[in-house]
Amino acid sequence: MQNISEEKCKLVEELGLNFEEKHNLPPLAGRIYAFMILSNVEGHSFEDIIEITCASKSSVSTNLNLLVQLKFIEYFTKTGDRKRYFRTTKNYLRITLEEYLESIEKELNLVKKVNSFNKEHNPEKFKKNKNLGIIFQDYLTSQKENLETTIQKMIAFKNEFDQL
Amino acid sequence: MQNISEEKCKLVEELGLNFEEKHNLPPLAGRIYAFMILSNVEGHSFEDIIEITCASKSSVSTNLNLLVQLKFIEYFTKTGDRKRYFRTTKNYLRITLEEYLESIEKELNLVKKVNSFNKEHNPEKFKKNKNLGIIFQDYLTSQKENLETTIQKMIAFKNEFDQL
DNA sequence: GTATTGGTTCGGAAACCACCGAACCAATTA
DNA sequence: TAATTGGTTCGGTGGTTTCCGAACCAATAC
Repeated sequence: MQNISEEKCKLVEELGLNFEEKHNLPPLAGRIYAFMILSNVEGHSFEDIIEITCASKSSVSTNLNLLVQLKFIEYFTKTGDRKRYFRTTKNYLRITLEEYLESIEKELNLVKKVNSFNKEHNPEKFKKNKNLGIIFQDYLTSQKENLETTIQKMIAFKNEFDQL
Repeated sequence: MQNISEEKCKLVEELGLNFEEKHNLPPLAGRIYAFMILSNVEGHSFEDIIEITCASKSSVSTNLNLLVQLKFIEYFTKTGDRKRYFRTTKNYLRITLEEYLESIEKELNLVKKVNSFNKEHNPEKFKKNKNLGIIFQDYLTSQKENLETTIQKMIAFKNEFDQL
């Protein structure tokens, strides 16, 4: 990563790692995305990204296409220029939240299943831990609601400024 | 998985997969843990688990020890019996929540870092997305608070019944 | 036509991981 | 003493992931 401040470089690594695990991305994809989040420029060319990440053409190609496919980034072109320019999609925060929502819903569902299974098959155990199970279920429900209202807020903000 | 109902078997797979990804456990560990969550019996022997999971001694050994080390499960012994008996720790739900809390705190920290980085280095971009950034930060803060109060509730419940 | 540019695709190398079986060890039983 | 039981450790194997370089392709430039 030449030509980038030490600080930015470090933050790219840290943030990249985070994307990697939260969204299940390959390391390089995480770093590319992190770099873009932290960048001012509106469009990064394929070459830019090769240089910045010190990765091979093929790897960059693969990972850029992956990020596009997952709608983390998008590309645009300039007339009279064959290059593609990449930028983060405007709604990446909402995508993140929607992913979280899906994950929470899945877990909530599973917890309900487990609770009802234990209620039926292991009644003693269920009674003993009933309150805990309910607390946990309430927790998930509350997280879910918070997510939903946040997503609504973001959509409202988008409608206001049409720039989400 | 002999001697186990179809229903339980399916739920073990599903729940095991969930533990696998949420807690970063090897598949076998996830399944062992899931099986214990869904079980009435107070202690499962090493042999039981081999039979139930259809895995090798060595794999079961490794994964049981892993689960013990991570405090998902614990073991006890019976006098005049060399075997070890395994059961879920009473506070597994709290452990789960505390893991989530740690993860949220890490992410919140990162988001703050990113926001302040962009505020300083990419002021235009920051202004444009300021509200979104704040909404997201608020969301994380709220999730964190919800987690904290839930953990408190669980601790209160534990104190009341001393069975967490 | 040929050369260059921008990017994709393919085959393989290196690293990692989960799991297994065999050998092993330590405690008990005979 | 030898045999059994309960469990651990080690070496290796199959499978997966990530990345690379080389070959390739399509569009433009000369």
